[in-house]
Amino acid sequence: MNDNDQDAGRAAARPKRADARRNEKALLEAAAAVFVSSGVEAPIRDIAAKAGVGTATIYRHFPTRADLIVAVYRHQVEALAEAGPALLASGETPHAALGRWADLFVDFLVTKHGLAAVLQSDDSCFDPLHSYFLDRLLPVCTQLLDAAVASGEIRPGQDAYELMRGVGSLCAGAGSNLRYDARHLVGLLIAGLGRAR
Amino acid sequence: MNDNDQDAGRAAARPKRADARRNEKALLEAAAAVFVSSGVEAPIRDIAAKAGVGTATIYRHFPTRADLIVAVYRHQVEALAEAGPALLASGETPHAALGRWADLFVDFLVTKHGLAAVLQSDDSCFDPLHSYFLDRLLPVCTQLLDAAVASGEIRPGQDAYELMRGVGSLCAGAGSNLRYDARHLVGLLIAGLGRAR
DNA sequence: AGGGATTACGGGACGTTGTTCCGTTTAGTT
DNA sequence: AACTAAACGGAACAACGTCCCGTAATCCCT
Repeated sequence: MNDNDQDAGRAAARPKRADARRNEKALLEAAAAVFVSSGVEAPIRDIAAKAGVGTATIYRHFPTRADLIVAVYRHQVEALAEAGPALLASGETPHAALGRWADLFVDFLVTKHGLAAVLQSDDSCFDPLHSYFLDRLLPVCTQLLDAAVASGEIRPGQDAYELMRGVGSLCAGAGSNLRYDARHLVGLLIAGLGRAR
Repeated sequence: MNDNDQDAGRAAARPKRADARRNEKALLEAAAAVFVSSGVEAPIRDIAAKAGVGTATIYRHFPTRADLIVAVYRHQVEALAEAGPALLASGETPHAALGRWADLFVDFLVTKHGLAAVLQSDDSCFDPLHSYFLDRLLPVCTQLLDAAVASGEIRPGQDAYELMRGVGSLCAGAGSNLRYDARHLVGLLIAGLGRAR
């Protein structure tokens, strides 16, 4: 739950050195800042420079770029995962809850420059990112989808994985394009699931 | 119409040199082959090597990668553009015609490894590609959309540009993923345009 | 057909980025 | 204080896009 406790309760593993902990924190903060200004595909050197460390230090702490991205956004993804059941319990219809959850997902993705694009990439370098998002969010999406099917609002036979990828794809197309409203398109997609026609 | 006639009817412009024409043709064939095997983002050097020319020759004929891509796929895009009015005249409802046209668009994009992704990129290097697709296909999509609105099948106020970007985005997410069916998702998107609900 | 002007060519040079290696430094331990 | 192992920093290497410049081919004119 907490990602600051490197050693809590584990006597066997030696605690990380103080400078290592310091650098990891600096790296996370630098990465968060650089991701905002230059997107998640910013050059490794930029992040290292901002954190005041060498490039190799990044690789030591976060073997792949995906690991770094996961670490930076972990909290927000967790929040997204917890929002699913909450929306389902909020009294709306399941289909509406699914739509609201999709909107949260979209808002998260479009504000993280380039994240959606990277999420769609099939470069194996991003596998850890892929896995994390899937592990954490796919069950939530599945639950919402199942509920909407059970309530009779949408047709059965829809695949939650495919739906999530679809939403991710639509967000990836956003860029900084004024004439492209990812929320609107995702709304159409969710509406298209509906039983009506 | 024909892209082999460099000089037809234009006395002012001197015709291209024979070796230049030869290289341009070799380049187009090499690019088509490499795009199939390695995707549209294959290294310039690979294409040059396959065509048996130097790298600078590519830049001379096709200043940006986008120009090369456009040249390779021009015929298919033209066919796509012409299919729009044909579908509209085929007796189906306009909404159905729009769906059919979208399917053709999807089939085109998903069979061109990486093309959809590049189409969504906001890298200015791809501006010519962007412009070409838009110039050629946006009017067609607009016509289909307007017809569907006029027939009362879909809600007004939908933007054809946004819709096309959405379809492109959904195709870009395909990769070589077995659990992702771009056609299905695009179908949902088009269905979501419907007036029903 | 021959010569000169021009067009086009080829490949190497440069800058950027990801990734790895290795000598050096620093934190923790005794 | 000395020793050990973890961690560091930056240089080195590779891949790629892009551009430059000396060289070669083509075309036009006489």
